[in-house]
Amino acid sequence: MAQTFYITTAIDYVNDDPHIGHMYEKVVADVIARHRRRMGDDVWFLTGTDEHGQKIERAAAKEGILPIELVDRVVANYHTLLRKLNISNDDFVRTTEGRHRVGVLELIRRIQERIPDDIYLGEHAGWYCQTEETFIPENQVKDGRDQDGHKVEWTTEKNYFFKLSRYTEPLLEHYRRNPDFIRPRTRYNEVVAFVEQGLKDLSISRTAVSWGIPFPGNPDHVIYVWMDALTNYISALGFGSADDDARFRRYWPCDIHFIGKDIVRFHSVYWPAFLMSAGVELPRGIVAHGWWLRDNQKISKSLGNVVRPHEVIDTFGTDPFRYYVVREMVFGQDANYSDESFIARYNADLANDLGNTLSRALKMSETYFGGKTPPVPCDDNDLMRAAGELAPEYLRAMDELAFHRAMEIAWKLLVAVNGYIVTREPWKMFKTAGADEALSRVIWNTLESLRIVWVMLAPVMPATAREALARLGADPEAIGTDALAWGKLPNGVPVRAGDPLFPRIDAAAFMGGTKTMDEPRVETTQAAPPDLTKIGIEHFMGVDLRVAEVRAAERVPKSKKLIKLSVFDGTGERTIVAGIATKYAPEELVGRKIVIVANLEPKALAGIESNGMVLAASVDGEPSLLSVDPAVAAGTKVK
RNA sequence: CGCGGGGUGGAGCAGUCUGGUAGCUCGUUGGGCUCAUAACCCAAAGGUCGCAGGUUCAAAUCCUGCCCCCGCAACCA
Repeated sequence: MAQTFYITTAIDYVNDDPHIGHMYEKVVADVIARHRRRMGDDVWFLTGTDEHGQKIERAAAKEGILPIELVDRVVANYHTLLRKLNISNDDFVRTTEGRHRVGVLELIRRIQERIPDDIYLGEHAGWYCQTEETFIPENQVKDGRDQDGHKVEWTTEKNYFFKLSRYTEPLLEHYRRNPDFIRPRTRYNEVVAFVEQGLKDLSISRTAVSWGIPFPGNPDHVIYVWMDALTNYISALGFGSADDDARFRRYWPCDIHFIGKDIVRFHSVYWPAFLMSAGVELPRGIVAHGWWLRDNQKISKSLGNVVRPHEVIDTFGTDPFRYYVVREMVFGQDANYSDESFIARYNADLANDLGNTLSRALKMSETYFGGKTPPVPCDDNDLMRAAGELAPEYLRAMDELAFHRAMEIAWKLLVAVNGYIVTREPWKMFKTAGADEALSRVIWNTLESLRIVWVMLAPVMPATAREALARLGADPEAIGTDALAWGKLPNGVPVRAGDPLFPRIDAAAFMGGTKTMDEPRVETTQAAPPDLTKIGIEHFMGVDLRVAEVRAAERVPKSKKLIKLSVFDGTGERTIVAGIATKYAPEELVGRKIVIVANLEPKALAGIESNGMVLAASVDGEPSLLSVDPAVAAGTKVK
């Protein structure tokens, strides 16, 4: 019986449309799934969406629609994306589905049954914001207000807790016994270090949220996000279902939870602890990938550098995109996306090497052998030896999830083919001796090597691989690992040159044409929004602007941007903390006359009370202090 | 001592776990070829592998210390 292989992606939170990071995760999981399938495994590939929680509840309220209406809409985008990327998932789970609810409740029931005090009602204390209806993390609260200036109150709330503290040792023991439980190694080390500090119990319910699964036996509570979301991996298999949990029994434990490096902790600490408590087997492995960056910056909405490669996919196709992300990102590390690097890869790897080599080989078959594969095969040549050496290397790389290396290996064979063609000069052979047996061997070797290259690429570029194999006269379905063996290409069957698989991209034209979509990263320079509400002069007069002289300045330790200033405002010295360290050194500030807002509420910054603020222009995010004629006395009013 | 990632020919990156002639792509220079998508092939130039110690017969790789860059966190009143 076939070995089972269960792989999951993280489920995406549906408060926003997918970006390149989401796409990457799906593509790589898909590559793994397709590869395992062709190795003969009984694969189950799950992805899905996380749809509960306050953010969605609020976003829906804002639009005046029900939460479920909102998530239905965004989920539709995810389905479109999966189709567009040619993802071969076997199932798609939504946390709003009945089967998921059943699974979550069953997990809690088993915990309560096995170890009753693992879940207990306790008190959660923290800063609560009435306006936002949520607890605000300690570090976001300053002077009784949150970051948006809303009042917060120290509140205690009854919450259900999970006795995570009890699992510190069992988890460490599990990590020690299974060094491959978390990959890559750096993530493993990180988790172990975290757990070694000791674990605190985990709050697993909320009363302020209603969009979620009601806590069993206490409908005032809703099950908190992570306990809800993580359970998707088993609920989707029918865990807890009275009539059908066959799939759970067949595929669990999971072989790979494929996730981003930012949620490693939840998957490698909380999730296994829940399962231990419930007496469910632990997943076999957690694999964390890196992030896609844009020009070395994290992709974020506020930076305006979100890469949504729909344009790229629509213009150049799904498979080139899949190849790009798989080839460009060293597995586990962060990688940079740019249109330039996409085009460079596309032209160099896909157009020049992969596509062009296929074209030249097929064209020669057409011309020399009447559009058919040559009549005579060959089982003793350099290409055969190269393929024989590279195939096991390729499989090892795939097995180690080193996809960039697997692609490199496929390209080695491709480069060997190009070299082989030039060395043999089949066009000369044809001129001097015609389509004889020697020429037949040369062309057949060429085609056969390309067939093997395409078998290697099949998990990454499934659609194009089918096409290429068909053109070569090979069986498009024969992409199993046995198809990596030499000698499978039949003789005398039709080939088809066709149009180029990957037409070259005119980089200059493309970049020129898309310049605008590449631009909007400059928004750190704030031109005043034109529709800013006009204010009366009395509002402005309420601001006490004064000239002040800097008497002392020093950097605030541990901060990147803060400088602590002691300024003389005409009547006395006051402390102002200003975020100008990226541009100014403390020494150059002393003695300088600046403009300050003198009647601002005090505010603690990095633990130092700041009384007022300094005025500066913001140029590309860098401050530029307002200068004042040195002759003007400190304390002079500015208006 | 908050957490983490990185510093390898002009550019972008592998290689570091499991020490043993430093590799790939792009670019540059010279040559070849004309089957092919102005693609392909060969050759050359170009590297103190951040710095300093240490271990070793041998260090990009292991150990110690330091410098610099980038994320996160904190933070721009």
